[in-house]
Amino acid sequence: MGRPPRPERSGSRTPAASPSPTRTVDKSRTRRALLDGALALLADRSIDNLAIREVTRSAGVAPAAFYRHFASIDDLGLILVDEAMATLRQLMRDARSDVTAAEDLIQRSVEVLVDHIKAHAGHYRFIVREHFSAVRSVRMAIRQDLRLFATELATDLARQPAVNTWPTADLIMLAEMVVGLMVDTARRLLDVLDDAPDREAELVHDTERRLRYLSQGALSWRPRP
Amino acid sequence: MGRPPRPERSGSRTPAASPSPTRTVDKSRTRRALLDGALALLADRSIDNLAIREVTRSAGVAPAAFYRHFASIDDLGLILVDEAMATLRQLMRDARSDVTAAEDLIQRSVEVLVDHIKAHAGHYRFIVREHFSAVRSVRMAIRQDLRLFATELATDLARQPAVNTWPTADLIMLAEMVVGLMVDTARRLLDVLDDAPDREAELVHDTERRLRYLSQGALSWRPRP
DNA sequence: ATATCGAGTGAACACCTGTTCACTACCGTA
DNA sequence: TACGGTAGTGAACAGGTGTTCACTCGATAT
Repeated sequence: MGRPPRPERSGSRTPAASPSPTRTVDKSRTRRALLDGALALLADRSIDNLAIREVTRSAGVAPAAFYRHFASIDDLGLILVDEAMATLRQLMRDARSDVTAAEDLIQRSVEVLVDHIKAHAGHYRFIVREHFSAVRSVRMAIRQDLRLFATELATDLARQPAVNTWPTADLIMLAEMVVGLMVDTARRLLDVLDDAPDREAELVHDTERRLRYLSQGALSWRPRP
Repeated sequence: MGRPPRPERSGSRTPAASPSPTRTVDKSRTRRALLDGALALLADRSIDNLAIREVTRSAGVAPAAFYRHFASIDDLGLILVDEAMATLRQLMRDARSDVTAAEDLIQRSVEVLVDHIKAHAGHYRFIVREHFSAVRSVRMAIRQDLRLFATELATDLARQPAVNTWPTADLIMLAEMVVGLMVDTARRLLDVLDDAPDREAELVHDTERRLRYLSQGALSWRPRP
């Protein structure tokens, strides 16, 4: 998604290239403040209504400073997509080491997902809302990354005995339906959280049932129709 | 959803109540222009970035005229939700009389859905995008109406032999998953239409397969877990 | 010690916004 | 034919917006 080639701490080499270590640290500090401020504002605003001045105000810098870091709001949005997607991949890494050992695989999966959504509500809210964004570039980026995410999930699914003989296309279809369920769960959970928190358990239960339905559906599915 | 009690042509009675027939016709004409203009603008804007002045400009009236018809953009948005949902229910009426007679029920269902989305792209785009709207009242209205729609669909599903012994909760779960598939299909189709029209057939095929998966999943699902 | 670089500043620009106000002009009624 | 109600007007208000500009001023490199 065109993430810039993070300078960071690139060893003691490159003497003439990067300006200096502490200088770039300072720079990345306001950059971070801008990104965090933007994400905070996006909790109840959509990105095509996010004003540059709001973001700089929320980060405590002058409006013009924005342009030292991003070319436009869309540009900043693409970075947020990258970061939110990194969070999603983090979820899958957590799940891999955790879920396979669990007794009830589905129940544990949903539990991990719900905990992750709660712990990174900002990122999930952003993905869920801008999934249908009016800002084309952001919408496209999220869609592409979610597709990629689904193919990664497909390779994980392939380890399950019920489906390990399926052709790739069928695996991906199932994985995409599972990703759709994840996104839908995030959407519903985020609404329940700040609206009717007592319904959380109900939502968790329903999500488990849906995931079970998708999972057991594999038993009566004959690939390659 | 609190639709106002349309005066329209209420017969020759109510002499002192409504102002007059042609007067209200004129009024509803600009009202319609405002709604249509708003919907057109919402093709590439989200509703929390829709300006009253844009709407009135697009409808060819002065800004202040807006307030003769709506209290706010949110208010107008709720009317649009009602109208878009009426379109969705129209889809289901079309499908009922058409699909049951078809040879391949699933293929025909998807065909009807796709045709309907194409014919009412504005409404579907609106529902799909504002489904996750940053405008709370609109988001809630769409969600509630979609839930209602799913329960209606559930009563239709109940006629299918594979599921007609299921408890209501299971039927509703399946119906909600089908509605989710419909919304997702609308989202993907609308993007494909103005982005890579040659991929439409591929999308249709994939949607059919997903619907088949959900449908055949019923065979290995044991209700009341 | 001095020169250079660049992140951040604050003012200024022209523009767009929501909302209010007194007003006009017309239609239906009496 | 005169009257009352009201949809639509256009101007005005106080804001908020994106973007550019010359500038500061501290840290880095020589």
